[in-house]
Amino acid sequence: MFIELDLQSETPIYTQLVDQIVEGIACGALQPGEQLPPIRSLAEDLGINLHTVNKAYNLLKQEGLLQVHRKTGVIVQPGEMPGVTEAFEEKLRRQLRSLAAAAAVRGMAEEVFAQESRSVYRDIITNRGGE
Amino acid sequence: MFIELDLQSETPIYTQLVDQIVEGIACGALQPGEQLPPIRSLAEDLGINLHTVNKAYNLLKQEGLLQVHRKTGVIVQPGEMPGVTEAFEEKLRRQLRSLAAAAAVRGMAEEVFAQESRSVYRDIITNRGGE
Amino acid sequence: MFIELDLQSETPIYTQLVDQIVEGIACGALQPGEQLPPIRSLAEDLGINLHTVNKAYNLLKQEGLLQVHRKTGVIVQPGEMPGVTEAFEEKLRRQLRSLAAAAAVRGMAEEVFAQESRSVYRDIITNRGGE
Amino acid sequence: MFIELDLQSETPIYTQLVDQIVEGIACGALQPGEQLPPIRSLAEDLGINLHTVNKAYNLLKQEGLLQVHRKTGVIVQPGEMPGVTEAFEEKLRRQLRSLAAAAAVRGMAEEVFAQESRSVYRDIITNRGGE
DNA sequence: GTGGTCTAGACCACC
DNA sequence: GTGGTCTAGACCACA
Repeated sequence: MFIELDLQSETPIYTQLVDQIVEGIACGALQPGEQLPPIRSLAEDLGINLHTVNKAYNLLKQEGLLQVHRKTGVIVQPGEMPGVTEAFEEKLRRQLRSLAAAAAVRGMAEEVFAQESRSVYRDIITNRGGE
Repeated sequence: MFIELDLQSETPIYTQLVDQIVEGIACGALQPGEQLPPIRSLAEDLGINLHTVNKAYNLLKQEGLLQVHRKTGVIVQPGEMPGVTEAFEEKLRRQLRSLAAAAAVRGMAEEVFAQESRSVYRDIITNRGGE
Repeated sequence: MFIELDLQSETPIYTQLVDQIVEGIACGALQPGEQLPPIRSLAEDLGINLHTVNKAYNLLKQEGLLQVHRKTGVIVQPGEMPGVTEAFEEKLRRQLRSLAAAAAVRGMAEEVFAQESRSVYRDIITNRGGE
Repeated sequence: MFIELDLQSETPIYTQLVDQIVEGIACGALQPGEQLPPIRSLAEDLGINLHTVNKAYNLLKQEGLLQVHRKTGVIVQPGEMPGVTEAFEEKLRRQLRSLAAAAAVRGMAEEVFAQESRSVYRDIITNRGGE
């Protein structure tokens, strides 16, 4: 598995898990329909609690990025991905707003901030063609 | 005061306070050297506890955005603002990364994401000239 | 626990706590990676409030001497310690200056003052080899 | 007057005043028996409250560094300076201890710390011969 | 069971 | 009147 956790970080482990799985899907490391490790084995691999993995999976299921079946296990949502809903846009903007304000206050120019955003996005996507 | 809190939100109150003050400074609603409301009166105005305001003020103080004086009260850092440190860039990128991944997964194109960032930044700055 | 507080002292309790923990780390009584008592139990042992301990722990965390985990509790920073930054040197010198002036005024010679400093430092370190 | 206050500093103003007067005596800028500015005029010069200056003067009087007369005003203790009492040594050591621990934890060597102390002391004294 | 957050209310140092 | 510190007690998120 490609997941790396920072147990020292102050961001909750389940959040880190969610982020990394989302990134995995975004960059194509996790294909639609692909199987994710069972909760128990992933928890064991990462040396974390079973509930933590479960929480992450459930959050992603609620967001429509994963499907959880009893028998089949957990797979990446095949076919139709959630898409950009209004709720998502609002949430995205609210968080960007906070980051932009912090950047602006420290004197980072609009162009630099936009460029930073673009380059971060590109970093994630860049490997997508490869799989 | 221009601050609006969502007491139901899962983001801590003091974090919301910090964000809004940073935005206030970024957009020029709060000028360098300008006085902020005393801890107690702001707490009362917002219907929250004095310690919550205190925590927010102190966080901003240790980020170099505010100065806290014993008798004088709290003012926006006059003169030299913190600037873009390496630590800040790293933190910014980490958070942008999470947002970019979520956006990419939902099919938001690179150009749209970058444009979104730029427009959010511009929204904040836009009133700055007016003070 | 090896901590002794003077509740009558004019130096804040949390400062005394910080100082004693730093000394504990310096002398090796607290090893890197070692666990510190949970906030609540230390507070109870010392007969002080939990928030006071919390404040001390958080100060040490933001100085990079402690790590605070949600479930695991608090540990001494394992591996790389902060190091002597310029900010630290400046702060050290400012405080030494005040002490040196007071000593000089009372006729304590330069050599005695330097020797005093050295011996205090040595007192702290002296047990370090023993762990 | 040679006194410079940092009103932004988190160390109380009266403490800064005390420190600077002590330094002034240590370096010889203030000679034994020399007259200090009257409370009111010093307060006005520095742009601070009258009580603040008063508090500083009284602390120094208690320590035996100043003499306060109603008519004559305030003068530097002529002749016999306090000397190194046991209480002073203890207080000095306690404060040095805190600094030494902080330095040791950050990897500053004993020799460096002692040298730092000596050089700070020398900085203060260095002008003494000159007056 | 751990730390994180919030509330309520008190006293003190500083100016 | 300002922020700083401390206490007491509560609920929640995390693991």
